[in-house]
Amino acid sequence: MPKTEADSARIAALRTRLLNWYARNRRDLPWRQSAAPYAIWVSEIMLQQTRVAVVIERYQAFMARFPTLLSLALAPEQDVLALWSGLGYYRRARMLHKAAQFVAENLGGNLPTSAGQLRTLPGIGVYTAAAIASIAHGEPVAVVDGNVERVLCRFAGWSASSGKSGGAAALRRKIENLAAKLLAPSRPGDFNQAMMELGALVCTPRNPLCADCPFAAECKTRGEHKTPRRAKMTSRAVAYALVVRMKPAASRRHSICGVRQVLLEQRSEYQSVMPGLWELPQLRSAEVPPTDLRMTLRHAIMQVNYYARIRDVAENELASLTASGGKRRWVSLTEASGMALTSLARKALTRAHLLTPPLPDPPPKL
DNA sequence: GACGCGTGGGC
DNA sequence: TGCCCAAGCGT
Repeated sequence: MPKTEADSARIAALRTRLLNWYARNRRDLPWRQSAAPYAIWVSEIMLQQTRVAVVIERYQAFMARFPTLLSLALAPEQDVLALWSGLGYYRRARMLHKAAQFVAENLGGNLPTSAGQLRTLPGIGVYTAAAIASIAHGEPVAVVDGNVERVLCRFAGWSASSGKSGGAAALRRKIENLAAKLLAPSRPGDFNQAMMELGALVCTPRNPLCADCPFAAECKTRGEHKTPRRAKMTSRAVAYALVVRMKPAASRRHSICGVRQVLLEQRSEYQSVMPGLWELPQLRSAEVPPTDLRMTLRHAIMQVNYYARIRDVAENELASLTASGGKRRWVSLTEASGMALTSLARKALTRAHLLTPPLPDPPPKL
């Protein structure tokens, strides 16, 4: 089918409608206030498989602590993980850190500008390379993330099982081709963000707001979209030791009581899940006598619901109740709150009133 | 190409 | 309240 002038005009109209919609509806997100490639990079890594609402607070804290690529490159990995604590997918933080060090040492501290070169850095895949290159440098390359995929599949009437010509890979190519065709070559960064914003705000997975969609008139499906079923959750019981002691004051003269400390254990650097993060020492048995049971809490990790029991343990019981485990440290509660804790550990310490929550509770809803 | 990797929020 | 995620990447 030859490309006609009518096609070109139709595409131009779609671009204009999308960009106008974006100008009116774009959210004022922290990373949209900076044009620095480093800032865009950090935001894109944090946003991988993570909700915007969660990222907002964490992004600002991270940028306050590591305002430049060099400051990130020079920081100890534990500091980077501490700022990532609670965000999940901790490999992202390690790869971001590694990439920053590589850029600082080998590229004079300058992040590559083209998508092709960005792609070679750890943690930067096809999507992230295109996002940074288009948003920070205006390279005319289209992004395809989950939002864009959903928007374009609905728009074109494609479903995962559609067409005899191939499976997921063929569909993926069709989506990439369509995204590239629609891309506004003069404003690739705005266009890409507009497509993703449309997916996030209007063309949502469930209950899309087609009445507000700039593409509605040309959309094949008006919101129809099938997604594959997820695997079922499984459950598992675990138990952890809450061991608290009073560290004697350094000088009796200056302090009557000492500092309260808690025992933490570091997960191995080689574990696949949450390597290098700190948690409460795990107990050999998930069974806890009621008298020692401090609390129970549920914590979902991937497809597993962990029913965790937190047991009050005295120092002299520790050896018999816990496996030898990894590196352990007594830390003050103040220090613990700033460490790379797993979310389960932070949740347990917070609920035991040993830590204060990172942010005050929001005001109650009316 | 399929799988492993986390989490808090929304419905 | 239990389920479903959300701006992917590396292996």
